[in-house]
Amino acid sequence: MRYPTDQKERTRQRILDAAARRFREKGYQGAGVADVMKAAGLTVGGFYAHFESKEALLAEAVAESLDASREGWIGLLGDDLRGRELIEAVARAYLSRAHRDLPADGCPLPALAADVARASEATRARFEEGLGEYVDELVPRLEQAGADDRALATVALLVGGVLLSRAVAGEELSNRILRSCRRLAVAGLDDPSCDDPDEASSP
Amino acid sequence: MRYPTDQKERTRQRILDAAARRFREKGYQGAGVADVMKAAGLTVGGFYAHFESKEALLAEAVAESLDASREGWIGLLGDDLRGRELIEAVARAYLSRAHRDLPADGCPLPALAADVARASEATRARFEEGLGEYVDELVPRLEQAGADDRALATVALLVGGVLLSRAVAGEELSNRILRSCRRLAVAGLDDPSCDDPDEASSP
DNA sequence: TGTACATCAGTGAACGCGCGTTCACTGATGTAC
DNA sequence: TGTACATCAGTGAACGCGCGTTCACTGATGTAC
Repeated sequence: MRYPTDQKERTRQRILDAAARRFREKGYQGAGVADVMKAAGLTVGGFYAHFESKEALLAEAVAESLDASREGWIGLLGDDLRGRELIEAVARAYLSRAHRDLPADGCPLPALAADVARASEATRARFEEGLGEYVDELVPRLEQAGADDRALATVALLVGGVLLSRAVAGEELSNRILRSCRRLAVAGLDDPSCDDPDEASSP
Repeated sequence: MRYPTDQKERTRQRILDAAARRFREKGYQGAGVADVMKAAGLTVGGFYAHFESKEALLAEAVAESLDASREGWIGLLGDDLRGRELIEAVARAYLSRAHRDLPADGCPLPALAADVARASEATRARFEEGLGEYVDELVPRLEQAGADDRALATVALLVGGVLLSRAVAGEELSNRILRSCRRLAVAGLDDPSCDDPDEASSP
């Protein structure tokens, strides 16, 4: 190796962090490769020594910030919350005004999932991996039957809630969206009759 | 007026329809003005006689397709469904594989809400208006306390569910996302103990 | 220890291209007389 | 009824610009002897 520490790897990480921020803030197509490299303190030409293409950067940046987001709420919430209390705490943090107002620091899903949906199979596969790790962190802590599905649907609700709260113009409606999603997130929990899995139908 | 029928208005509508499709399919930044005009059977130069800017087109196209989406499910479901049955039917139609697989024909929210969130105040205000009309159609049919909030949260869940189901690579996980969201959509309904509004907390 | 060489992360100019927007023009239509 | 004119929806070329990507080069680093 040329450098005593793995210098190149650290540079790659800097590009990744810059990209994750810029993409969440301005959208995948709204932030150019030159933008990202400049934000990382580099010039554009060096980019292709680290990533195969701009789309490959998207895939890695989304995975990167999903990881960060996951570790963020684990650190924030500690390890002892379970079941309904966990969902309540996650929903409160995720569906917060702070998260809504700072897309660049937040979860990549509300900001970038639509771009991922239009990207290549490889990019979507990378995303699926990251989402899986995210959900796997929630599932064992839910302590209920059908925790897998509940976790997936909860993530969808949180993502949709932040997405809509960002898209409307009025603060009042935006806050109402966040609040109403927080309520739905815990609907039917802690109540045996509602937990009953046969309440759900359709293929 | 120059034309016997309102020819210009019909041309505008053609541009709007073409834009709504292209934007949902390729994203706001993925579809160019020239693309849209060509899809409408016109040349690019005429665009600015109908719209002030590309962003104004986005606002109108989103509103337009929200309207179409709303009228679509009203037509599909009829007027007699109420409460839990209504939500079940809407969720089944919205969180379907057909909807997931045909973004160009579907609801603009999963495809374009993130772009709207980054757009100007005027665009977001236009979007809020359209979303309001959408929700107002649901609310009186829910027939329960707190219907407003339940409707908003349900829309967020449906949008998030379709968004995620489109972003993952695997068909299996994608189907599971749709199914799990269908279940959460009706969680806590039709059960007095769960309907109780004081179950929800936090500001 | 000192010198010549190989490596390669990063530079910066350049590539072709498509973008949103502008504008002089065309030609079909309706109006005035 | 016929002719001259005004209107204006739509055309198509052009504008400057920034995009993703390529590539010949630089210069700091580590290696060989």
